[in-house]
Amino acid sequence: MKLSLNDYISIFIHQTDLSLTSYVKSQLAPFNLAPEQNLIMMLLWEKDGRNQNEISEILLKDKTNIARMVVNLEKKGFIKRVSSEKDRRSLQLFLTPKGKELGSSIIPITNDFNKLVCKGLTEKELNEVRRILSKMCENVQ
Amino acid sequence: MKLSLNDYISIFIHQTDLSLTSYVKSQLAPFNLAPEQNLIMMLLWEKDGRNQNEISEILLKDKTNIARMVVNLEKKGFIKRVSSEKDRRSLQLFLTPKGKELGSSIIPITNDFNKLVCKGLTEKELNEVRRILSKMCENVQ
DNA sequence: AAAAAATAGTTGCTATAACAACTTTAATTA
DNA sequence: TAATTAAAGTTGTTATAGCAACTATTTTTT
Repeated sequence: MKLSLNDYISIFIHQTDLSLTSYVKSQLAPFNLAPEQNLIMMLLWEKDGRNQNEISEILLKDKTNIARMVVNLEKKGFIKRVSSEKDRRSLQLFLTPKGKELGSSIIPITNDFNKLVCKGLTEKELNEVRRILSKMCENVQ
Repeated sequence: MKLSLNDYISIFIHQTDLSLTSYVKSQLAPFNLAPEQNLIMMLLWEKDGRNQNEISEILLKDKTNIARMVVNLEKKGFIKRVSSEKDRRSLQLFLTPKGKELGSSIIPITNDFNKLVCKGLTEKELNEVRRILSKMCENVQ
């Protein structure tokens, strides 16, 4: 039996991800910040001085991507990369004043975004969707 | 109140998408076919002779992406692009013998993949997750 | 029929994502 | 201690994703 595209749950999830990402991208664009760059900034607003490797482990992303994203964040003037004294291989990431200031604008936006996404959904439904998506991830581990 | 990264449902959905896509990518790699290229092939296995614009409308993707993907599919020898006689602006996509043959290998793999993703989940849960994700998409329209 | 608007596709740009191969430095082992 | 192994980051390549601006056609207006 041949399935049509919409029968594939992974395609449905992918489309959902694209919709949500596209929206958050438009919200962040005025601040010259891309969605994944924002995730790195969020980790630094929480605690700065982390190195690239820590970032890549937390975000479950390849270190090459993180390296390129932090280069861009540095070009934009939001962070500075400083060679660690303890381990000369590693680069610590520090917020610039501009980067610190950005947080006060962005954090409310991301919170509002999350509220909007969850609008009309109950806690129970949100837990349910997390549980089911987790199960799907486990299935392909 | 500051949320931690995992509290953002969109980030959770994004990670799920990456996990699933990564798995299907590894399954398709031996056939020299990438996941999104496969979606185009699936549409052509269903009915070939479609033009690029039809593909981009069905897949809800930018026409530039489709153009580049079909160029790659043509380079790989799976399809041929033929200028339409009715409308000289448009390119119709036709399967090559190699492209037709590929379908018999790939379609079972994608069906198995969908079964694996859904393993241990009930019809009710799958409908529920689709309903909730649809609601989230609506929220950001 | 001529002018304007719409459509199909392309090129250039930026961003995300992961893999392989590489350099430099640190930690481990022999 | 010297040799090996591991770790942190970088560079190159391929694929996906969307925006702006462009060419070449076709359709619609005037």
